[in-house]
Amino acid sequence: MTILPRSFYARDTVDVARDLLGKLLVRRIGQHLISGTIVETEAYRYRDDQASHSFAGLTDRNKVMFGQVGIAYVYFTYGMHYCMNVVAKDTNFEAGAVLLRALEPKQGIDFMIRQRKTDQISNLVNGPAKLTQAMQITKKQYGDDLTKRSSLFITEGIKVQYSDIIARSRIGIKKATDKLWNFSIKN
DNA sequence: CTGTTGATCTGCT
DNA sequence: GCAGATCAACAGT
Repeated sequence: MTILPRSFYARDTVDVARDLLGKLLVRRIGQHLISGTIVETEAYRYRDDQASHSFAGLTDRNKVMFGQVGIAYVYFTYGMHYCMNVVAKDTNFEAGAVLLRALEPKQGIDFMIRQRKTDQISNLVNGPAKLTQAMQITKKQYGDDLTKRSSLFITEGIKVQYSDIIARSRIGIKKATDKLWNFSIKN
């Protein structure tokens, strides 16, 4: 499977979020290969987006959002959860990232079950903190290059028709709820 | 330094 | 439907 090139992420954050649907998130841990199809994403931009971590400017936590595209931005929240983003923006923006919210399990399902301590497939990776737990993604993956075939990367996947994509308001935020930047694949 | 809030999930009611 | 887990950023003292 072909890895998505850097240029894929060097476009408008909102377009990248929509185009990531159907792509395959791949994690390699030793002998294990774990992967899942991306079925829900959210775009977080910059000064035009009050809900974005980068809205208030550069900090130690969000600094990779201001750097090279195609890089993993992992952050810790609510005292116990990690969430994973991919840095993506066009040249008009200094910062931006796409939050990976949900997958459809593909390979390494037994590994996910062990990580998540549940055997319900439907409950394995259907949330942003669930997929990081299932794939053992933590701050160690902060700054990882997703365009290299290493321990964490994203490849081509299935083709998704525009008519199968739903755009909603983003989940769990109180600001900028007018922006329909949550994207998911219709069932 | 202190208090509050948050791009969440789970388990209990 | 709600409490609890409990860290990082930020605003306020």
